[in-house]
Amino acid sequence: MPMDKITAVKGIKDILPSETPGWQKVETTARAIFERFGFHEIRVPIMEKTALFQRSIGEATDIVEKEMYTFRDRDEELLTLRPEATACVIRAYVEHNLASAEPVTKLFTIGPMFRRERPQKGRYRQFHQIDVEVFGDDTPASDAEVIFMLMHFLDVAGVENLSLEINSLGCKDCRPGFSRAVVAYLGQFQDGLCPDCQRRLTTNPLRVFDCKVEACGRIISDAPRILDHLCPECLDHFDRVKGFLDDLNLEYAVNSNMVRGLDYYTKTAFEVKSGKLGAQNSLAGGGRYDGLVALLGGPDVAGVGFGIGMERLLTCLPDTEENVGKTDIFVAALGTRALKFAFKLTGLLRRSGFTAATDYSGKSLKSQMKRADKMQSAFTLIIGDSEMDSGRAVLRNMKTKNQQDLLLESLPEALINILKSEVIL
RNA sequence: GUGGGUGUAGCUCAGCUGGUCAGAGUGCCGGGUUGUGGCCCCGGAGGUCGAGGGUUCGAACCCCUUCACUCACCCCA
Repeated sequence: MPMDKITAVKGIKDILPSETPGWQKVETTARAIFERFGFHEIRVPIMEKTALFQRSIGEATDIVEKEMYTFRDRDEELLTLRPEATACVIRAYVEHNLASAEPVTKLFTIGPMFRRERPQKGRYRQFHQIDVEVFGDDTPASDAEVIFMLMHFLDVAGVENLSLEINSLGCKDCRPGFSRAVVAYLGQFQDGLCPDCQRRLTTNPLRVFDCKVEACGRIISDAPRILDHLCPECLDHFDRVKGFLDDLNLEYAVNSNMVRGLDYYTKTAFEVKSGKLGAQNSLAGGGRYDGLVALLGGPDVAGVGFGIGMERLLTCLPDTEENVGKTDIFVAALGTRALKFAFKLTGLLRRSGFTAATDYSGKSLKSQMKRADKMQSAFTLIIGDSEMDSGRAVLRNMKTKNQQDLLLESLPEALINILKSEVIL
């Protein structure tokens, strides 16, 4: 009787061989483009002390309240699987004093994040992000540069039909005032709000802005707007960011209802959406977080960054036929002596840099030819015990069907020469 | 955490109002060529119809329970 299958954890998926080429391609272009903008890769652990996220993301956020994978280590210390990367990167940045090495530090990291939410399209409990952070630059130009890099990357990666939305969330000076104004306004219409929003009124009033309930939407449309409450500095910053985006000919929409979920964002916030994604239509989001580094015990330097959801990005890519790794040559062996010969020859060809395959199962030639065909082999070398005796093997060009005899004694050299000239074409 | 949808062969799915309903396509293996692939033809392996219980002479189909997956809400990448 079969044992029960042990399955993967809910919301956590395997990335199968048929999918890895897409992932690798995205990662490779990210690395190439980010380096071009002066960013360097940092790799940080996926586990951190729980306090790091409590302090950075905010105690009252959903992530910290109910979505983190937190457990007690054997020595009683509370650890958490990272729900996002920014806090981790800042921790490393502070811990290793990266600030003192250069005035502006540009970093990126790629890897898995963990959030215990109910899975749905574009949302998983383990998901992967490409995460970018700039420390030590508080200028509007750096906001715009980061946004430009994001859009350029998505473009090169091949994502189509994107929309960029930006907003300003104000700073510690102007946001509290705005927040009070919103609460006061919404208080008047409390009974008209959906139950969720009534709850948000006390927990996180700004979140009412991106409620999708129609009734709430009408109320919100006349609510105070953050952009009217910005302090002179924030307003100026926002205007200049927009100016730089215009200079780069980037299209964007100002969405004054956009609120970011994490507590630490200040000033510029942005989001990239795609219609291909279903309900979870945001494939990248980010913003400025001046003050966060200091909050985590580092120097008081500014920060901007963004995260890209890899799974979401990949579903936005047009379907490309995965070209499975092609095989340069398949060695079809028949008979014991030939098999031994094929084993050595295949090893030698691989050592010379070719993709060589063979089959040790002793199947019929027909069946081996089928395998060679499946592998899209450019050539097949046929060698049986009769060839071993005659001292010649048969090389078949799978596309042209041309066959030629090759002397066994000079076989490796002859094959390498043929493969070198043919395979490159 | 809350709601809807779906669970039949490795994969994609048919299966009418309970009565040859255990199927198709594809993939896999083999044969048609004693040692030559793709196309075509033929054959084969593979499923306790998600699991458990109930109704019935009889259940893939009806009822209950449960699990899984999925979409949506919440929230976010």
